[in-house]
Amino acid sequence: MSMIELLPVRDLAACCAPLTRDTIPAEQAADLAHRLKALADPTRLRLISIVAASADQEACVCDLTEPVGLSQPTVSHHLKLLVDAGFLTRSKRGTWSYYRLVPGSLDAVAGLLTTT
Amino acid sequence: MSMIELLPVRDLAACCAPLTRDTIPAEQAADLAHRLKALADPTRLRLISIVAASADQEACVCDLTEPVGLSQPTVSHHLKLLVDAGFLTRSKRGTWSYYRLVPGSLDAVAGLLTTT
DNA sequence: CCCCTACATTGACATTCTTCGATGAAAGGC
DNA sequence: GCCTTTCATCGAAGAATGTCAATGTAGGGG
Repeated sequence: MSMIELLPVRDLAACCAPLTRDTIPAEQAADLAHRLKALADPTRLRLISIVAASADQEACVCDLTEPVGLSQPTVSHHLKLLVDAGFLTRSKRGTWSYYRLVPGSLDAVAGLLTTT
Repeated sequence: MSMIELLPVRDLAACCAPLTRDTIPAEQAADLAHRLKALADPTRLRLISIVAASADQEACVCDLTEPVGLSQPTVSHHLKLLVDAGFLTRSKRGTWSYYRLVPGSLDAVAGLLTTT
């Protein structure tokens, strides 16, 4: 009976006040930290960047391994983390898996960090 | 001859194009990942939040240990990480160390993540 | 001069993360 | 039906991280 534990539904639009406006509750800090942790890796930042800058705004794994210079399992692992954190989506067509940036997902994080 | 290796001087105002505009260079990805890693912890997010929301925009270690519920060495450790990453400054007055948010440091990161 | 307070540093431990090779799974061509 | 391609998952090794107790340091107060 092992099922994936889904996170509670939350607003994509950053839900709350910016980090510096008021003391952030522990639960909200954990949620933001989880998303930031998914971004806090040079390889994953480059993967997001390559996917977003691709011609059709999407890329398959085979397009990504060579630019980042890592093995295919490692790239798949990073992509899974980004999907789980809500930054990428995966759509399988044939034998290929195409990854695409979730619109607004990065802006939601940015909005929480902005102080002005 | 052990000196602290300073990072090369860079614009506080986020230096470059947003992450999704063009493929980010490896070196820039490493730099952004380093700053994001400093933020990607619930305790450190709360420390920043508490410091920024404090009356005088500053707080000493003794003000911070109780709210986050961790030991004093652990809090000092997190604060050091945030100072090294450029998000906080430390100023010692008497026996107290006062931490203060670096203006614009969070916005610089937010600017790199914003897609619009 | 001694002690207390506030904080940093050290050393240690458990946990998590990054990476790879090896293997499994699914789709398509022969 | 078999083989190839594409990708995900597994298992393991090494590095990095978060945490604390213990110790070091520096500034005041008696």
